[in-house]
Amino acid sequence: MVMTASLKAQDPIPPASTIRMEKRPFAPVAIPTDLGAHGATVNTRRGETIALAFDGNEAVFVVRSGTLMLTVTLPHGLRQVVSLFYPGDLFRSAFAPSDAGATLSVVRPGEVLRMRWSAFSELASSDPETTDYMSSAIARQNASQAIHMAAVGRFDCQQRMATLLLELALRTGSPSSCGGLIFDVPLSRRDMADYLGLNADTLSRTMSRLRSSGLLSHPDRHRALVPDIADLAKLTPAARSLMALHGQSTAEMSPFTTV
Amino acid sequence: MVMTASLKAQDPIPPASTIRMEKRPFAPVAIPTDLGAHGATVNTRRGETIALAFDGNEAVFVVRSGTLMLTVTLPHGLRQVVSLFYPGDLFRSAFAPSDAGATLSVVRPGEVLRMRWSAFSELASSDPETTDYMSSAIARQNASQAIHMAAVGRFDCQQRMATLLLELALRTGSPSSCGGLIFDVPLSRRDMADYLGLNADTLSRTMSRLRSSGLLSHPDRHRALVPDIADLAKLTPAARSLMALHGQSTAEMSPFTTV
DNA sequence: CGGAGCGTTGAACGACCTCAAAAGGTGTGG
DNA sequence: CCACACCTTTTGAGGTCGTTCAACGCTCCG
Repeated sequence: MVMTASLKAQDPIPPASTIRMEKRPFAPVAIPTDLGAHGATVNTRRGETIALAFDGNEAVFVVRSGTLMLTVTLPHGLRQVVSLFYPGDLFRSAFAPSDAGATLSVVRPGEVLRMRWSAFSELASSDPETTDYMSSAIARQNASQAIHMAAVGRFDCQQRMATLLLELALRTGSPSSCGGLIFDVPLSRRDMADYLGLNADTLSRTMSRLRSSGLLSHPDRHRALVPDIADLAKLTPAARSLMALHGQSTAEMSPFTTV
Repeated sequence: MVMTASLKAQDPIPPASTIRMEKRPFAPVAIPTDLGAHGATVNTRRGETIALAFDGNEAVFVVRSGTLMLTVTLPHGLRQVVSLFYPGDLFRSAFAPSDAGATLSVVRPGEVLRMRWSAFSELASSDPETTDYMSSAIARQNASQAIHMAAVGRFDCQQRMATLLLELALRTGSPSSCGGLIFDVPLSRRDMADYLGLNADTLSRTMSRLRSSGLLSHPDRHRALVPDIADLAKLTPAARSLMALHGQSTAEMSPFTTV
């Protein structure tokens, strides 16, 4: 069966309605309860590196709480933080390129579920809930990665910074008592810079500028307070996309919570 | 069951042996033959835009031959080519972020298999071959994306250019009669620039420099000849990783070929 | 012929990087 | 509790690489 017709989409930027289908594609699917029984729960500590292999086997990691970071280090000391994994995210060790100095490490402590890929894929083939969870987690993460790609490839320093802050705020932020959103900034300047493809010095300067313009303040190290999230959103062209992706989820995702 | 111990990996850059497991993680899995019966084969034409939705439903695309391109366009005309899809690659419309002006378009004509996501996922749940194919394709593509991320985030202009050329050479190149590798360069300068997070002018200049240094020549528009691929590889820090990822596959992947 | 689109090239500018120095934080041992 | 070493962060001054803008050539097509 070969069909060439009716394939074209004239609109270079399809309206949102074309993309949103029966179900909202990015509606989070809860981590299946069963998964806990098949994998080991690991308490992660800040800064810790998590081995990608598990007894020499490929592994799967499901973030229950906290945040992980995938880093790649290429020759000449070129380091790139490829992606961040938040609660509900799934990572398979084969997602990391070999021969590229890939490391998975903890930026925010929490609980991670770990199991062999073989065990996970077997479970997925028998349990539709797990299959659904996996598909939707991977889809959401890929979409998120696309935005990140655009930010690193096309945004200027301030836009990238704003994008990261908005991402953190949307994912891990909670309303503060004095209005605004408060959230952890668990990454060091260097990690943030490597995530955004920037120099750490430049990033620090940009951060200072944001702080002095009142968009942001630091109640303490590793935390940030954004008085008005809308002001921050104005600074990044990716605001709408980020909201669409993870606007709704504010709470940590536990295996027993259906969001 | 909670275990905190034996989780750390001391080595920031784990040796290749840690990553390569029972099976080579990136060994290509052939496109299942069954897939052809469940989806429509679409002949794609250069420049054509492929609708992400299929009768209002989410869709899956499997590249049999040719090359596709996923582009994101954010406000202010910021355009980023997020990834390229080569034969054997799989794309699901939910991988594209909504509200981000995502388009899937054809850069190299060929055959694409298209079906509803619902149909595909149903097939995957009953046919292990399809499940395996999907998992491995997604893993390979994620790994590839990680390299791309590092290139855009950290490489200078020449390194990015060399990375793209090497990627194209490894994926679609064939030995030329006069020695060296010959391959299609189906992307326009602007598309290449948007893929690499560069300005088209800058890219053109860099290309000219590579050409005048004899690393590369253009037998005709949209084709490139690299006399010595090793020389090109020396220019990019991602050479080893790219080789590891898709060093072996030179031929187009057909649904009837087991590579 | 005229126009649109793509690719190339040059000159000038500016955003980000590099390098260096100082300030601030954290952890350890006395 | 302090002293010390060590690391991260900040900030400045200067340099660089990529961008911007504009002009020109080429090809395709009406």
